[in-house]
Amino acid sequence: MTPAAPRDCAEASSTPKSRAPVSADIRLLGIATEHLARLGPKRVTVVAVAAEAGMTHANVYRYFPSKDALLDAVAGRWLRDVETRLAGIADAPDPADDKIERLLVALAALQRDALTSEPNLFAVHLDATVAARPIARRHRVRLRSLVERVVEEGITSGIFSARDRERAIAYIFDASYRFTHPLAIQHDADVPHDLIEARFGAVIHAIQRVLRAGVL
Amino acid sequence: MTPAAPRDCAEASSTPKSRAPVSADIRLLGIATEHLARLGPKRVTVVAVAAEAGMTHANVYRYFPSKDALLDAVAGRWLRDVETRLAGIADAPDPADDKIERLLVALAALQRDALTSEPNLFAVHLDATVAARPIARRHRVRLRSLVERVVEEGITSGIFSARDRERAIAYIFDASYRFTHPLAIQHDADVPHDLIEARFGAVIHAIQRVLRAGVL
DNA sequence: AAAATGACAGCTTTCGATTTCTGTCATTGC
DNA sequence: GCAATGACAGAAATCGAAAGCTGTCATTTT
Repeated sequence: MTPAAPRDCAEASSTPKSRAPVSADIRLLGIATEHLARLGPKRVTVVAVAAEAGMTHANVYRYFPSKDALLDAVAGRWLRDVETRLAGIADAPDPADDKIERLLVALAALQRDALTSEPNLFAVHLDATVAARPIARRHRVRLRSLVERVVEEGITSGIFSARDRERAIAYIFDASYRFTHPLAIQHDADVPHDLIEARFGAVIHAIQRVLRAGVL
Repeated sequence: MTPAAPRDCAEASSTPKSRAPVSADIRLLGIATEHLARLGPKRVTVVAVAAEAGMTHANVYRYFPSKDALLDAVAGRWLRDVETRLAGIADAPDPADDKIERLLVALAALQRDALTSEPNLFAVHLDATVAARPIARRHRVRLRSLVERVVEEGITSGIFSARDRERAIAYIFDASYRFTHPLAIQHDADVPHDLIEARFGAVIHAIQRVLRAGVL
């Protein structure tokens, strides 16, 4: 069962260029994504991923420096997708306070969705976050710059009146930590959504008030 | 080394009543506390605790229904101590907004101290919290009532003007989660204290403003 | 009757041996 | 010269057997 011969597979033949225009690293990423979803990070093996890609496991190391780097790359692709969606919110022509709300709500919702629909992917994300691995640090930096943009815009448009932008940004992340940090999201995975949303709503409302009042 | 014969021990002889006025359950609790600190929850054994108390392990089950219950009782004693210190703050004749600040700061500090000086005790506390075991739920209830008292007092004294008390209390816990929840405290165990305190200060300041403004 | 015990079943941990996996490298094929 | 490989060392997972621990209970002790 689960034959190891991918030769006659519909999407890729044994010769790399024949039908699939995807480069080897992207193909490996796709296979690793599927293995991760099915087996979890612990049971994913470089050997099996390589075999499904029709190559020796040694060759995988030409594209990814380690198994962890491969799994982080899988998570990284999802994180990029999350950031893209959030950027859509941050770039919309809405008032800054609305955008902060939508940004935080979306960040929480996307992660909750991942936790339920792709628990293994979420586990890698969580692990990378807790261990502060590069993939997570870079995600944080980009998240921060999204929030920064909105805060900046809020200040110049007069909606927000924070004195210290850095302080304001840190405050936004700290105050919303309860509902946006992967650790917290996993912790109340089985708390009813509407209960969470009600409480998150109160916190967001408070954040907006504080930013408008410029108490930082 | 570490002889297993507690007979000639200075604090307790083989006959329970001779010199030590502590009841058997308290003595077990003390021994378990020391074992936990030294070995960690995983390596504590009911057999060893019983042996040091001069009884058979089966007899321990007369006083504690399970090993986990014994360890939770050890953590529970510490939690009670924390609550007592916090009650001292809540009962002081200070303005309610000051008391909220001192309460939250003390809650964070006591846990950070425990994390460094009694990591195994903290581990049990954290585990009980994440698993929502009775010991942690009861602690949460008592913490909540402390905060409730202060909020109540703030409202009647006119310092706070929250409409919905329940909502205000939930908000306080949610907004301070980043700095008071054991999960978060463990997560940034190695972040410099002064950095944490600066950011916590901003969050507390915001909480006070929100409570005074009565935005909830 | 209350306190404690020995003996026991079942589960978990430990340990050592074996297999599998990760990561490296010299070499081959194109 | 780039892509890929086979072979290898060291680390880690796996497995089965042995040991230890948890929790229960009938019985003994006081």
